[in-house]
Amino acid sequence: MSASAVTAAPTVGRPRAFDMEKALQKALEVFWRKGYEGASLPDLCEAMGINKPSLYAAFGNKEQLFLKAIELYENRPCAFFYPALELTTSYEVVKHMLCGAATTNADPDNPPGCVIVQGALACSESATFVKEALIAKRRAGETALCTRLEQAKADGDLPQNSDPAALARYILAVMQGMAVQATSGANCAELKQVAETVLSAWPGKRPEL
Amino acid sequence: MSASAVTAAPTVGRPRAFDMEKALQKALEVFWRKGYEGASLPDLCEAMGINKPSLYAAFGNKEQLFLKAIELYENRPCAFFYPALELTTSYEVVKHMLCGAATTNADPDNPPGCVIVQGALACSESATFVKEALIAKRRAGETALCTRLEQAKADGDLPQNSDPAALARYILAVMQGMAVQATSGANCAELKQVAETVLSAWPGKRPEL
DNA sequence: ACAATAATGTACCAGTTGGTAAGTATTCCT
DNA sequence: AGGAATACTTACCAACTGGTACATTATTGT
Repeated sequence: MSASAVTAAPTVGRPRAFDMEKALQKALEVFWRKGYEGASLPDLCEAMGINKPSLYAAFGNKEQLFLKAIELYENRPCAFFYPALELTTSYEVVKHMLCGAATTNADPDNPPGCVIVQGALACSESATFVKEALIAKRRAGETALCTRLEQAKADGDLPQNSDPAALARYILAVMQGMAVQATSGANCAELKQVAETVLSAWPGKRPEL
Repeated sequence: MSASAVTAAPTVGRPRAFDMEKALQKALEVFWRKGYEGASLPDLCEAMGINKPSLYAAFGNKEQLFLKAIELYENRPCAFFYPALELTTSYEVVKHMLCGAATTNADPDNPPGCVIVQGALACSESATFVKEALIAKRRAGETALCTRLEQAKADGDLPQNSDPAALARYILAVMQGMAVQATSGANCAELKQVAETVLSAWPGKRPEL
């Protein structure tokens, strides 16, 4: 019944010669830059510093490796998203999300853009499962923001004629568009201008100055 | 010196048994749905109703076929973009672009999204040329809109403290985000709500009602 | 010391990738 | 009727794809 913890080290047998999390981080980098299908096993193995049998023994197969890399992505580079929902006003929630996206998408220490957007946007049938998984992740984020904005409306933070679902879709569209812009070479300052453009017209209450 | 017109029919020899433009349209559909790398030659040949040697004789190779398909895309499904620049106010320009994007990205008669966004967003090195070509297309659109918004600012249509480059980047980001939303399953009405959200806060002059 | 267990490196697999050589069929021009 | 030119069909190619069999090496428990 016990599911495998990410680092389920057995006590017997030859010990693993590499750090699973570091290897996963390298795999994430490759998927981030090349997408699921564009990342070949030799690409992945070289970046991870291991060879195929080790990869398969540790992570299952390419698809499972990708899904684990996405999980890591959500917990690290993209960790700004869900905590932002806890902020006290819709303005601060949205500001935190958009600024986080600007920073992450154009971080010079990482590949440009967002792996959840560009990991499998258009691909062959053999990647359908991965594509659907990323769609579900994107939808989940939108739904979570929508719920938060509904609460903001109930709180009187957003006007009564506002449409939380449409606003959430709009904000996610901007974030996803920022990812595309980053892959086109936009830098952090440029993306923050996009964020600021959105924020300057946000219908919710502003923090006291 | 004469470049090949898209339908440069020679007068001698066996005539081509297929319509080049219809075949190109079918190729576009495949690239649109699967991306440049996700579209295999068998995929393309089957959709186009021809076999590989005919494809190579008519279009050069996969890369050139893709570039020609993109050209067709810009002239047909995406034909709303550049003409919108001719409209009389920045509001109308942006409205036409965003509504055109909503319609095209979620047209049930075509694959979802925008091939210029999703055709080669993240890919292997072998597709670098195609990826860069799409980046250039996206940038060209943004630059053209920026120029138009600068004119709007000079006209007094946009306020003097507005930043045309930032506004153009913002609008393109929204359009690109709408493409991602469409691949996630958003329909035309949902995308038009995104467009409306942008338009309701547009800083430029509104048309007289 | 010796199983038992597990990770490693090498070498391999069938299927697919983009691309092409060569022969055949269909047209125009004389 | 007979070239000349072009397109079509079949068959093929080397390189690469994700994935694995197998023998070897390193560790733990007894």
